Amino acid sequence: MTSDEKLPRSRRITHRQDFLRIQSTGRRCRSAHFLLATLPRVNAAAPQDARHVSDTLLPEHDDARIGITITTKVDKRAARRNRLRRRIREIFRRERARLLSGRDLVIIALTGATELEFVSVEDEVRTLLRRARLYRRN
RNA sequence: GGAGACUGUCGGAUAAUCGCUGUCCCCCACUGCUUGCUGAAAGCUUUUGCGCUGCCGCUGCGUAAACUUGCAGCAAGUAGUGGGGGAUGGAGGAAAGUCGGGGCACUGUAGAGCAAGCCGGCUGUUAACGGCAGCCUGGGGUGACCCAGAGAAAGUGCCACAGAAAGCAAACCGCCCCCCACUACUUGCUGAAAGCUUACAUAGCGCUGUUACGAGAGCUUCCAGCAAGUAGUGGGGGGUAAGGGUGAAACGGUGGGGUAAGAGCCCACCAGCGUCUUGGGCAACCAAGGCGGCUCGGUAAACCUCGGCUGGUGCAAGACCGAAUAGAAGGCUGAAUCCUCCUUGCGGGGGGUUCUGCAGUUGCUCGCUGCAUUAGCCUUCGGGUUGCGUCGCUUAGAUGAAUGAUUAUCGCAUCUGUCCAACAGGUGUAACAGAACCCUGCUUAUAGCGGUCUCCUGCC
RNA sequence: UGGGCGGUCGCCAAGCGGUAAGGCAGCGGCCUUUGGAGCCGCCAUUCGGAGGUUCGAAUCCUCCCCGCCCAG
Repeated sequence: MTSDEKLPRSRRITHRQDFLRIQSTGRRCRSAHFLLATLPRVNAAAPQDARHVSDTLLPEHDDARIGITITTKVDKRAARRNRLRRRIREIFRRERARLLSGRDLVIIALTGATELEFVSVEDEVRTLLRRARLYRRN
């Protein structure tokens, strides 16, 4: 079981610098309640920029990574924000094996996203992934 | 049955799949460190051996090692990271708001006073509190119950508009008494004028003698003066707080006496205050009785007074490791005196006291601490670093931050099957909401399920 | 997470115990052929919400709601 559905910390983006880099230079795609930013991960492309990061933090594997941003502006209640983040993570966990490898994804929630049901979130995120052409060819 | 009051409890259960995360154990890979072994290399400061040197000693040189230094490989241990496997733990009643209290940590000063802030019936509870429990007093409610709580006779301030007056009590209107002036009325006296009568009797006025006239007397009317009284107006002096369309609030209430008018001025009852005694209660306070003065506005969530509590800052506290760097400018650095040591002495060293200067704390004062000499202290500016660092830290515990998705059964709620029960089927499985140092309260948000009690209505 | 500041008309705001100034905007009128300018008038169901203190609260007290700022 190599292409599993696990989502450990190495498949998540955990640094603010990565978030900012992906959001500013990556391709962006918008739907009603979410904003998706993607960037191919090139380990040796920018050695000067990523000197601190690439040495120690970049993983050995080539799988896609995800980062989720939900600010308090989206919803003031922490429980709602947590639930939405877990749901997005669950969707990515299931879809990851079918996605292109070597990509970093950042999903930013917009106002009203915390009011959605799980099925609606799933539809929207899948549509976004398809529009960003992140699925494998086969 | 309806309407309420108070209070308790709970925040679904079991099983399964995939996934997240803390700790522990095992395996693999990588990295660091330590130790040992092996290998090659370098060095002669130290130790030892050998050679230059027949023997001994010293020195020097060279060389070697089980000596030193770093390097490589292997093995073991240890730590970290990643992966795999196993075991075990993983959000709440409010985790929330961050409102109160405490622990804990630091702050060279945490010490005193003032200031500042908070609290405020009493007793208990507690580590502490503004919490809780019981009680006391006052107010609200038909009631179960609820709400409030030091001091307004220590002082200051404020009480808009209205109102005579808003707090010391007086002024104003009004009421009453006295005096003066004026006016009106009444009564009495005096005077003058006018009108009427003057009969009878009789010794009875003058004149005339036919009527009549005059004087006098009586009566009536009017005028004037004086006196007294009453009423009114104005002025002055005094008494009074009963009354005075207001206002949130107006100087005890009712009745009687009393008075020029009135008034606790006096009396009875009632309300209230102060004080004393007795009794009850740990206390707040309550009850009874006596005495007193006669009665005292509200506001302290205005200043304030009294009593109590609080030093400040807060885990981004703080401790440690690693990495990195570059400093510059400015300011301050005294006196007096005593003791002691060195010295012939000059002089120097050490210590103490007093004052002084600078710096330090929370606002101020005192006090305290450091420094007062050739190295320190302070201020300002500038430069560097900032790591998924470690600890603090947690029988949940991170540092982009762990609980999600789905299914089955039961439970619960609701709908349908003619009402109830049972049964069957459908739907939903929630709401408020997510720990970041911990504990304890309060407040706020929210789905149910009870318990006790009160009021109203109906039936038996 | 901790600390601090604020909320008054559509906008900017004064007032801080005695019943809410002012400016811009808006509406109506006058003026003008018309518009602008000018002049006059109107415009706060009560001051973010709810309780409390007080005779009386935008103001004082308590609890909530919302917004902003600072600290790695």
